[in-house]
Amino acid sequence: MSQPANQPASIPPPAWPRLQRTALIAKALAHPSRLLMLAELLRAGERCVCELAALVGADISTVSRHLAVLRVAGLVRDRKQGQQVFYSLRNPEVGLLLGAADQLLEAVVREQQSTLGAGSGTLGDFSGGR
Amino acid sequence: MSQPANQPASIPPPAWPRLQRTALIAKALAHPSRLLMLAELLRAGERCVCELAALVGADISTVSRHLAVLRVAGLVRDRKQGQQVFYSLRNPEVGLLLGAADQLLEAVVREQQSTLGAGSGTLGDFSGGR
DNA sequence: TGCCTCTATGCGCACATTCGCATATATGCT
DNA sequence: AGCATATATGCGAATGTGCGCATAGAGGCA
Repeated sequence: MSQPANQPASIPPPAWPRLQRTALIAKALAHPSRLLMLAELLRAGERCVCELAALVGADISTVSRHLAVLRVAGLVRDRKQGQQVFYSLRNPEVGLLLGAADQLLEAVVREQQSTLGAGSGTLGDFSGGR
Repeated sequence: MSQPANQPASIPPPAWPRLQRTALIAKALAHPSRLLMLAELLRAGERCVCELAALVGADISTVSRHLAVLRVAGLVRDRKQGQQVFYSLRNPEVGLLLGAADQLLEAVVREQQSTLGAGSGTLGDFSGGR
């Protein structure tokens, strides 16, 4: 990553910054704990950091950082009240995206079951987690 | 990351493997080049590796790896014909997901403009890339 | 067979992410 | 003020990601 091809050297597509921005959102979603927290916020509307920490079972500092990632991506808002900070979804489209992802996951799993045996790369069953 | 809290030590949410799987999909989307390729596949239906490489302007080996990421996540399918390998979207839900992501991006940007000046963490303008 | 093209993979380097601990900062309570 | 609670941040270690070069393997063609 010395310098070239981060932004393609040739034929820069007109919408590169937009792609970067979308990738940032995707990155924010790219962690199980963050997905879980988003789902909880979608369900409950508002949660303080310590509640979310208990939910995902990680250290508070870790959860605080996860929330910062979501905030920078523009997915959540934070509201300070007393000593606590309450996080909530910044807008409803987050729910739509999560729904679409879930729908895709469903479709992928369905398709993988029907293509069983011919498997050549889409990963197998996913029972034993790391 | 010795062992704990990857899967939360306490209260493992019932759907942890599903969250991992969803995160895998999000990770696949979390790179501008991969998003660009997906958009192209959505538009064109099918592209060989060398065409996609030209599109994103990166080394073929890099693009090949990007495509492997998309394949493992279950987003694309590959079809070999002669020397070339043609990639295409694995199912239509991928298009829906991309649409939802775009919609969310739109909403986030809109909201950030309306909250301008009160800015305290959602990143500013986004002109200078990394 | 030999040569060329297309794609995938081994490798190493640079950089990013994630984690928990220790610590700073803010707020509340007495 | 002094102490407890709630979040955020500095730090270092372990791990993951992205990249291109070099190379391997598969297929077409003379």
